[in-house]
Amino acid sequence: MIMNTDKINRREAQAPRTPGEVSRWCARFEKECRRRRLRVTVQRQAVYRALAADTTHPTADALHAKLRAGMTGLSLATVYRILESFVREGFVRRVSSQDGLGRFDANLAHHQHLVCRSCGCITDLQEESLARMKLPSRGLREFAPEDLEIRVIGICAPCRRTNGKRAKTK
Amino acid sequence: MIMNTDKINRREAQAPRTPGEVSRWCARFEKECRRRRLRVTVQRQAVYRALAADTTHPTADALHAKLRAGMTGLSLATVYRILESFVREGFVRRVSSQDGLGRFDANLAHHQHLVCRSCGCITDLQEESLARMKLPSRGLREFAPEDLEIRVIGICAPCRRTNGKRAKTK
DNA sequence: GTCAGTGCAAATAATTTGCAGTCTT
DNA sequence: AAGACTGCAAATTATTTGCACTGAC
Repeated sequence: MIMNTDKINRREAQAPRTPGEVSRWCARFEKECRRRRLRVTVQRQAVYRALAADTTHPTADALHAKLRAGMTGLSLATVYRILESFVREGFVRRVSSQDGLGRFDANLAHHQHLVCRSCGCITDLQEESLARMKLPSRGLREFAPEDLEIRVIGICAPCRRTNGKRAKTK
Repeated sequence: MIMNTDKINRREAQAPRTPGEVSRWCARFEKECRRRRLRVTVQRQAVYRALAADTTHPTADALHAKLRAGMTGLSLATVYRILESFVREGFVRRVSSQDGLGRFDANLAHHQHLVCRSCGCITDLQEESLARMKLPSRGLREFAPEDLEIRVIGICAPCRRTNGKRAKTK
C-alpha cells in the first residue's frame, strides 16, 4: 500500500490534541453557549470541535474542507461567519500570520507559536522561559498594552525535509 | 481653519524616521542593488524611499496611494511586485498582521511591535528587556528556529481616544 | 411563533498574472 | 541589443453580504 509520506510527516510534526481534551473543550463550549443564550447549532458545534481538535491553526477554508466531508452542505460563508462570532464571543483567537490568511486557534491558554517562514504553518509552543516575559512599560507612547505575543520564526520539519520547497499547509 | 484632528493624533502617535536616516537608508539600498546587479528603477527607488520614510508598516495599497500622487501612472500591481522582490532580496521584511493584510517594514534592525487589536496598526518598539530574550531550545520538535518575533497587543492611542471606534489606518 | 443562524449566489477586497511595450545595464 | 521591469486589464483568491428559508429556543 502506497501512502503519502509527506502528509504523515506533517501530521507527526504536530502533536494532536487528545480526544479527551477535545471532548472537554467542546462540553465547556456548549455549556458556555447555553449560559450566555448563544445558539447551539450543529454547524457551530462542528466548527468548534474541528478547530479544537486541530493544532495546525487552520484557515476558514481548511476547516470548511475538512467539515464538508462529514455534513451535507455546510457553506464556506457560514464557516467564516461562525469563526468571526467565535472570536467576538471569545471562544477562539485569531492568530496573525505572515501569509495574509486568517488563521484560528481554539487554545486560549497562554502559549507561543512556531511559525514557518516557508509554508506559513503555525504550531504551538509551550516554553516557560518565554511565558515568564512581562509586558513592557517603557516606550509605549500612550499605547495600552494588554498581551504579549511571542512567535519563533524559522523552518518547520516538513519544509526542512523538502528543502525549502514548501510543504503547503493551508 | 478646520483641521482633521484625528489625522494629527495618528501622526503624533508615531515618531517618523528622520530625513537624514531615510536618505542614508536609500543610499545603502541603491548601492546594494548596484553591487548585486539588481535593477535600479524609479519605481523601485520610490517604493523603497516611501517605505523607509514610513514607520506605520503600510500595506501595498497604502504605499501606492501615497506614491501615485507624486508620479504618473505607478500601478498597484507593480507595487506588489516590487515589495515581493524586496522581501526576497532582503531589503524589507513582511510583518505579520491580525487583519490579514500584507504589511511591510524597511527597518531590519531587531525590534518589537505594538499591534493595535482595534485598528490593526503596527508601530515600532525598542525595548531592551524584550530584545535580550533568547531563542528557545526546548519543545521545538525539529523546527529550526531563526528569529524571535515579539508583539505587544493592545489598543493604540488614537483608538483609545475614539473609544474603540477604530481609527482606521490602512 | 420568533428571530438568529444558514445556504447559495453575488459582491467586495486583496493579490497575482499575461502580455505588449519600456527602460536599465 | 537583451532581458528585466512596468502598466493595464483580466484572473485568482480570500472574505463579506443580501436574501429567502430553516431550525433553536
